[in-house]
Amino acid sequence: MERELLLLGLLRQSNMHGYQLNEFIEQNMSVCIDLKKPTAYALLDKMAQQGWIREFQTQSGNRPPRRTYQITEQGEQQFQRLLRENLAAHDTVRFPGDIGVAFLSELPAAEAILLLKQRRDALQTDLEAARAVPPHGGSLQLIIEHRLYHLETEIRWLDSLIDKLNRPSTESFGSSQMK
Amino acid sequence: MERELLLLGLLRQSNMHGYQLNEFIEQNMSVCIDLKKPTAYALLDKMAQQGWIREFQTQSGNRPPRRTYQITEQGEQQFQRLLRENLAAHDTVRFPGDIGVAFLSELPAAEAILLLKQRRDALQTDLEAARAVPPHGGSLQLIIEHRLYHLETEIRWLDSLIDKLNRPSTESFGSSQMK
DNA sequence: TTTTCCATGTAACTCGTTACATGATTTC
DNA sequence: GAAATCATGTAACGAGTTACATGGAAAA
Repeated sequence: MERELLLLGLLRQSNMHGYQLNEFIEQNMSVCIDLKKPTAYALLDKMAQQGWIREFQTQSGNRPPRRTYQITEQGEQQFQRLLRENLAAHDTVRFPGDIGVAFLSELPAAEAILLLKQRRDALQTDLEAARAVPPHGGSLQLIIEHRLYHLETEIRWLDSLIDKLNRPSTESFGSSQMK
Repeated sequence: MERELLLLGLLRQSNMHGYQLNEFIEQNMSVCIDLKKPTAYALLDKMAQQGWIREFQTQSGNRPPRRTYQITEQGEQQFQRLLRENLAAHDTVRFPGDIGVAFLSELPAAEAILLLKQRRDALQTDLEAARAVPPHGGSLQLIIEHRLYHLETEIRWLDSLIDKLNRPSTESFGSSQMK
């Protein structure tokens, strides 16, 4: 439901048509959500059918008419509900990269270290990109900080893992058992 | 491709039938992956068609025959490839909960704090559950540590956010702009 | 004997993505 | 007149989930 929440939240600030919404999300929200155009259009349709938003044609100049959306009273209530739901809950995050880690012992330590260093580089690149984002006003700044927090932790964890592989003194975790 | 990697990795250790694989994953890997039965069966079918694994009937007692799978030479090569790919890459994590944060300023501060504290409680519960997991041997331990690392960071970030809301001294980030 | 566990699936559905289609308008 | 950008979609597909169907075997 984050997608609906996002669209409602944006339409609450001002009426917009699909293209505007897509552009805004791409340019400003890409840090935290990846919402493609067809998905957005489909969602707007669905929400209009549910009565959360209403649609009307707008003409500007001699351009073809655009579908502009406006949040309804019902939509406002949904926004309030979804916002509270989203803020109060915590969604478990899964790391696909952990599967590889589960089979780390199947590789010679030297190669494992090499591969993890590649992962580290990728992370570092992401981190620098996040650091380079010019400071946004308002809540967006919070989200960028969240990202920094997270990426820094990931790097620290990876480093500790690489470290462990470098000195397998205390009984290298072998192919012993995964049970 | 993590799912394929996981199944191949398990079949590498011993031949198994679908039910065994599902059980093992549920009991031991639920921390890092959520693979439902129908998905696993479908994946096994697909991999058998691709020649990564081969299937044969096994009979035990007077039970109905089971489809037991064995990794092939080709499957072993895929495993090696997928493992390296997985270890070297880093997948960007998205936090659906950030969308709510983006609209935090739409709520009275007191309520925002209350909701975030609920989120904190949920996180804390997860963290304690992760801490309570009895130490596993081998690589599984690494994944549990990863989870701990991550959850602890999330809590710290949330705390810093709640803190910020508690003292809006330095110009509370208003509904100013999200642009 | 009824419930639980073993064992394998199918069918329908949801959600989201990619690739494609269309056409008008502004800019070079 | 060509290219970019504005604007809206559709169609096909893919991945994964839920709910359901089936049936034998073991345990209560």
